[in-house]
Amino acid sequence: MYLKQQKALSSRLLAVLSELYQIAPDALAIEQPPEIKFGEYALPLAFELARKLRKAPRKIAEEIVAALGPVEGFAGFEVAGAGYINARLDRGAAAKAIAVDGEIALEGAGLHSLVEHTSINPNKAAHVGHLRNAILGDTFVRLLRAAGQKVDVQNYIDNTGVQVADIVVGLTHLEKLSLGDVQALMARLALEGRRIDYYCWDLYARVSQWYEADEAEKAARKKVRLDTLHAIEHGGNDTAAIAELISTAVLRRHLETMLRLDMEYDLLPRESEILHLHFWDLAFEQLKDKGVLYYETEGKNKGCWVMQRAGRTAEPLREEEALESEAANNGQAPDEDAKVIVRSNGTVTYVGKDIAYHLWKFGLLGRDFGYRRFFTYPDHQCWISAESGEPDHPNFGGAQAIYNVIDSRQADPQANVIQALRGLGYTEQAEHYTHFSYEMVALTPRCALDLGYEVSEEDQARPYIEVSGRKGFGVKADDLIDKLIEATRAEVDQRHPELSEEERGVIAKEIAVGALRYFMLKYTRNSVIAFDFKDALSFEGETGPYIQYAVVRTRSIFRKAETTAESALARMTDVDATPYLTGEENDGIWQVWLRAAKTSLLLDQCIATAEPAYLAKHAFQLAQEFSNFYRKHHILTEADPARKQFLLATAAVAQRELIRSLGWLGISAPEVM
RNA sequence: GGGCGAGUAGCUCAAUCGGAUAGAGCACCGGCCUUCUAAGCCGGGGGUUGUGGGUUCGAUUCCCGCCUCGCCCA
Repeated sequence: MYLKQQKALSSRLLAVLSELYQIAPDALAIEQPPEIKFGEYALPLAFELARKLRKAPRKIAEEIVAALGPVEGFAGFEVAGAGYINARLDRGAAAKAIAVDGEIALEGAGLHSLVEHTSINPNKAAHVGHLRNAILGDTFVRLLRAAGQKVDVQNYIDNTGVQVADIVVGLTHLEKLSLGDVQALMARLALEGRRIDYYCWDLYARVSQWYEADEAEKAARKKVRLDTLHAIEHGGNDTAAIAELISTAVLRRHLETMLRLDMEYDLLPRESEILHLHFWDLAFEQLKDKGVLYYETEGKNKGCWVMQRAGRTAEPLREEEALESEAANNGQAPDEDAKVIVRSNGTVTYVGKDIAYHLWKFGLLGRDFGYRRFFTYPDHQCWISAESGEPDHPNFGGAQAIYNVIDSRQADPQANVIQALRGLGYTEQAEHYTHFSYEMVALTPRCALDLGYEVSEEDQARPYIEVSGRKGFGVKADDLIDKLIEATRAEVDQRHPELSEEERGVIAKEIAVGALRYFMLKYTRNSVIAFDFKDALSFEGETGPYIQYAVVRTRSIFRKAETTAESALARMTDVDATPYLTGEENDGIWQVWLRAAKTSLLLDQCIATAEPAYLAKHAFQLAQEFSNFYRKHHILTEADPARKQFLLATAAVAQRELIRSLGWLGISAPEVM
């Protein structure tokens, strides 16, 4: 409703501007007033026009208001302050519309997009940083789907990289295991109910130390690492077989961990196939043909295929810049800042392989993966890349828009890939390539000490300490989830001894997931999360459980009223809500309706800015306004039957929008809690 | 050395394209459970938005300098 009325207002205003001043701006700024007494929409446009028209803003605002006339759904317009135009909705009519209208209807419906998230190196357990990535990605997928887009969810697996090589070195050189021994080890771990990813967590930390431990052996050990990496990349040997075995087992564990938080994937593209299916060769041809890559014959990058770095535009430099640059470069000197794509020894860098992979994502490579079934969810299938796959598989790749959920440290390589696409002439694709960047999750020094890690004095003085898989320093995802469930379970046991063991377990899990997902979503993306158990295990205030609790309250009302939210909304057609919504004394109730009406607007904003935190905030604010309303207006004891109907509808609309918003955040609302 | 991000209440964070009295949560203090679930509600204190300039009707927001922290590249 809110978005629809905003558009109606906008188009009426454009007509008025054209009529009065013969101007046609591209877009009008429509704001939400800071206080309800200013109405529902605020228009600062008179300020902008003041200079152009050489008139006082207030005068312009008055002229516009006079020319507006009645607009359907609006109660009126007024000039406020130095020249704001405030628009007021007809509250009664709005409430009726909100009751029947779920809205949405956003641009971009039908678009085929691809979201890549999680992408954990399959060599150790997932930690809190990975959780932030996956929760952000999964939530964004839900948002895009809510807006009507067709979304493929991909989890890229670097199964032939240096991190997997490190684990293989650990198994073969520290543990001195053969391929057969590794198989036996995995069987034993499974039998003992131990998690392979946890085993690797410790082993990875040990290997990282082992490389550095002995100064005399350092070079030899680094060579072991490199040889192992090459053997894995090459494939067809025991080393590669061990890597395949262990990385696949760890990958399965990651999928299980993420499934605990209701996250599913459609496809797991792996680096091994990108290598073995020679994606790079095709990309290399395109890049050479279009002159994106050139062979450097001078300087430190001599013998490499390099690419001009993003930010260095091909546009001509301004004269003084050109002169300066020429002087500095002494005429013909090579671009030392260029990004190396193929090293002088012929190996391809990570960015090179990534360019090839992204050409595939947009359907521009001219080659496809094979696909095999890998992991079965209750209601759908997750596929994995393969050299030769099963004949019948869904189509992947060829997306119109892509989103890569990758932390902000990868901004530079991501920019290079976009630059390459642009250089190849794929401008449209480059425009629809979003590096969905986010900051890391770090631990507070307090948290690190609590976990028993040694923390230097220097680190203790910092606000946060970066998580490091290499040092085995961090909070494992499953440990955190276990801890959360334990805490919610204790609370549910105490509050609902009448429920069965199983019921209490389900509720505890729902609350734990709600707490964790909300915790990761309430921060905007470029804010570092300094993780602390105290905050993450909190169920009060701005948390998931607070919002879930508001829904539980509405459920309880409808149970006792022996009706449903749906029927309460359906009956709104017979209720004249105007008397219950008009006047300052009813602003609180109107706030609930108004906030509820904004869900689609928030969905739109979240997608446009790739920022799920706004929706998290919206759900919290709606829950707050409902809680306020709940305390103030006792529904079940309301004597006036018409007013009671209206109050029930208020609870119903709050419930509908809370459940919807929570659903997009990947959070369910229990029946009781 | 170059690039990116950040600096807002005691703490953790918001603040839409530059907009009306800079808002939440936590913590602290004081109230509210014989009425729909107190994982809640109400009230209170708490701010030179790192710093110095500039742009203008108006700056947490934009521009320039400086300081501090983090990350990336070399």
